[in-house]
Amino acid sequence: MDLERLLSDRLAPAFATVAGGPVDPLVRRSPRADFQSDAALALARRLGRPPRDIADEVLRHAVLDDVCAAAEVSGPGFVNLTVADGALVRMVAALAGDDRLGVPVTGTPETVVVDYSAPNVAKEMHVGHLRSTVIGDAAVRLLDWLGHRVVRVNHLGDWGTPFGMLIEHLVDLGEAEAAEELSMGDLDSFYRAARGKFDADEAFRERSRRRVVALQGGDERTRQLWRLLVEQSERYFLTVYDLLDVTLTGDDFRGESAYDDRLAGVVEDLDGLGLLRASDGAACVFPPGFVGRDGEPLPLIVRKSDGGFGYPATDLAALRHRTGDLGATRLLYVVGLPQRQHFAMVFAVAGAAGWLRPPARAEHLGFGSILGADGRMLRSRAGESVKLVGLLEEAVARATELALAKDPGLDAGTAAEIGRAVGIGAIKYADLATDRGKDYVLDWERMLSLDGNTAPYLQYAYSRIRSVFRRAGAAARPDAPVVLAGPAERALAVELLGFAAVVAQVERSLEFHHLAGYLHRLATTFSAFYERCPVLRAPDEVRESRLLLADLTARTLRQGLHLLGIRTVERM
RNA sequence: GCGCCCGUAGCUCAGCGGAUAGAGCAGGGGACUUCUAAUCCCAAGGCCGCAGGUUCGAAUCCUGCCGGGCGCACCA
Repeated sequence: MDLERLLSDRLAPAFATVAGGPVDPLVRRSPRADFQSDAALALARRLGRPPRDIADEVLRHAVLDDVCAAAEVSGPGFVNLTVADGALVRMVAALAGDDRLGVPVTGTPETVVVDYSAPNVAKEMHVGHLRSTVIGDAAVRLLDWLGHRVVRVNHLGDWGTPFGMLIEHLVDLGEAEAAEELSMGDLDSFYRAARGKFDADEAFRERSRRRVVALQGGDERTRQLWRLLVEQSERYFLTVYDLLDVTLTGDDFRGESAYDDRLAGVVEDLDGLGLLRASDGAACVFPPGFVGRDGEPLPLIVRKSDGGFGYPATDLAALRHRTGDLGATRLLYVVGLPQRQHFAMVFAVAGAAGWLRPPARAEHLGFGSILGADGRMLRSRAGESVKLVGLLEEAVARATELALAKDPGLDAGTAAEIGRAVGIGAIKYADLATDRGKDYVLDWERMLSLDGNTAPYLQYAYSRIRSVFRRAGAAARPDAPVVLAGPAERALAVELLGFAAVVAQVERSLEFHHLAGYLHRLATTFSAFYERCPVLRAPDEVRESRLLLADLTARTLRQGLHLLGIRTVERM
């Protein structure tokens, strides 16, 4: 049911015969036919033959009669493939009966750990957490749907020196008062107040230092206060996740503190492996190939000169836990691009230590920044980072307003539901629809527009289809004969058959903009179909077929959006 | 200083060794007694930052330069 794959599988043996070894036929969509294969061009040099000859010979060997209406060599040596309508009909019929829309469950399931979101206790979530959370959650949804065992890890910032001052501030406020403030979600003012005292008050500073020691020493009372901070913060984060509609739960929190008792072991074992070197009093590993400002080898500092452990030690302990205890073979770190070098070093050290060895591998899914209209990092008027909930609430409010403007008769509940699906969807889609490595500009007008490559456009296409079915008063018959009466229907069929290939690609690359681009293409292809092919007014046979195509489109849009973490609505 | 990333239509972005570089938005022209026009159709829009090189073929690979961002030992 994966058209691209089918054609590729048919051409591959022919290429192998001609080339004398396995060759990827490089099948892709073509502006001149349905698909094209570019592999003959690349082979020309290796075989020392004109590419057109190679292509000709491949076509003589390839068995394509039952799937292609035309297969011809074109230009310097492209193979242009036009799929036979009969084949399209067969495949679409098969799709219609498949809950998974042609996407198979993976044949090679593995345990994948996705490390994402990672807010800091007693600190507000800001836009910087948005991308990690949205991208990570999309990865979780996709890999889970494909049948992998996915472990979400919310690597909470719940440990370290700031907790001295935070706990002391908590003590000053009184537990009840502090819990109240934190549960209101006013994390920033709590943090700022603590910070303010720390900066201004020597006595407070001293108390804070002692408190850090007590915390790390396991003092019972201090641990209790610390737990309170963590729990209140977690409770708040969960409300944000709920609004953002991500799948993270309370069970997924696994903060830095969880690795505290393994840090010494990490250092010991690195030492035992002979990887450790003392430098300026710190215990370091110098992975080859990393050079610092001064041109000297750059260390990964696993134990600071004061005896404390830094985050590299935590990251190594966590990695070890993931490959060792959890048995993960794919580790994903959804963390901003500035930390690229850090992760490269951690992975290098883990590899050298034998904690990360094939088939296990780690990937840093880095991402760029969210920019304001001025093209600079998004900041509030006061120059502070923008509070995430504020952004989300604004999105929902704007979307609700738009829904009501379009249909003033909407009841409040429906308007709220649409506003939420569309507003949150718009934010997530804007994030996932561009290459995650690049920065992007947050532009309300654009992302909430019903035109263009936006969530609302896709949601609208979906709701239009649902509207057709409401009027039809019946669901599509999945066994209805498929009739491709015109070019718009044919184009839609081809597009529908492309879902599996895109999903397979994104499984590897985790570049969700390819999935977003596919869904947008599907929606525009559907819109053209919708415009030209009346469904309900069509003669019975055509009507049944068109209902089936519409239903498949709706299911594909819904599933695709669901994988991106975006809801669909029945009407909007 | 070294390293990494980015410069593609007026704007936002795809494409990252193959045919005449694609979308969307905005701007121009058209289509509503509608299966939701929050839509669709048509036309227009480009020395792919600059200069060399490799190649039958470069937006794509290599080198240098220009412009922007980020990182480079005890904060995460």
